[in-house]
Amino acid sequence: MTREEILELFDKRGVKLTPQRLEVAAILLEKPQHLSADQIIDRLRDTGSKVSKATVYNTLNLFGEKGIAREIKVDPVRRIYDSTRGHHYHFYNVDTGELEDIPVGAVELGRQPDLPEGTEPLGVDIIIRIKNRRN
Amino acid sequence: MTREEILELFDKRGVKLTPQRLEVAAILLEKPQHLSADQIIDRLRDTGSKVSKATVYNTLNLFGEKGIAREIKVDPVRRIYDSTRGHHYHFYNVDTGELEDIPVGAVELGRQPDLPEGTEPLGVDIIIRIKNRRN
DNA sequence: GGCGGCGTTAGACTTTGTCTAATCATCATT
DNA sequence: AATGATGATTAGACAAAGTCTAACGCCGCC
Ligand SMILES: [Mn+2]
Ligand SMILES: [Mn+2]
Ligand SMILES: [Zn+2]
Ligand SMILES: [Zn+2]
Repeated sequence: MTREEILELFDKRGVKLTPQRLEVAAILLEKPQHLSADQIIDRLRDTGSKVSKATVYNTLNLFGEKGIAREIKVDPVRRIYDSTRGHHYHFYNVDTGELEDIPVGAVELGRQPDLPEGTEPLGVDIIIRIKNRRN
Repeated sequence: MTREEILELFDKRGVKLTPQRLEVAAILLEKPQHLSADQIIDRLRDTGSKVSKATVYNTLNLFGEKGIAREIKVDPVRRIYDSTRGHHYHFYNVDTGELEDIPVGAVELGRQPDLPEGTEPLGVDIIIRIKNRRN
């Protein structure tokens, strides 16, 4: 994602532009990927950036709320942020910890169950757990 | 689940019986439910039990590995253990934090995507996020 | 009775993320 | 230009969940 596209996305989602938010977005939204807050901080440090830990967490929470990135719940010890915003599912390799995207079209989700009384749907998360085949 | 059934399950899954493990199992496996480690510790304390925090965590990890309970990844701040062992999916109410079981039959999972090279499947987790309808 | 192997335990410790209070930046008003 | 309001950023304290360590208990076996 280019700088221009990021600015456009911020604007469309009502996120005020700041240098720090742009730095975080430039790393996370660079390409389709799944990163933890800590990985993002490491990469910021690698590029010499001084954005604080608090701001990185604030920013990632904001990105999650505003739909600029997606928070994936797959590892109980850390939150993973997904730069791919469109609807999709995931493979989760328990051996490597890697996440891989599954396009919506690749899964056929037929019948959906009735929702509990007085609730409305927010979304469906599908995680297919896999492991390396030991030959 | 009765005490007898628990002993049988321990035996079948190769889990050595100890008083502490039985206490934890008696609480978690009593009925279909979703509990955090902290909730289990609270209930143990309520019944006057002195099982240590370390043993509760050890035991829940063991139960997870041995298939005596299922670990649900839905809330990044705490692990949830599910007493229902059979294959099923979940509603997750983001307003209340409640989990509700979805029987396998209620979801039609048609086409499954091709797995990444050199991997084999472990299982499919489906979480349907819902929220309370504000009228 | 002594030994070996687990399981349990208290409490220290680690990791992830949040909070607080101070500072900074931006913008509008005078 | 100064003032003030508002919101973002920051360092570091803090909180919460879970793991680790080292000591101790228990039990079966020699
Ligand atoms: Mn790091
Ligand atoms: Mn509690
Ligand atoms: Zn993804
Ligand atoms: Zn369940």
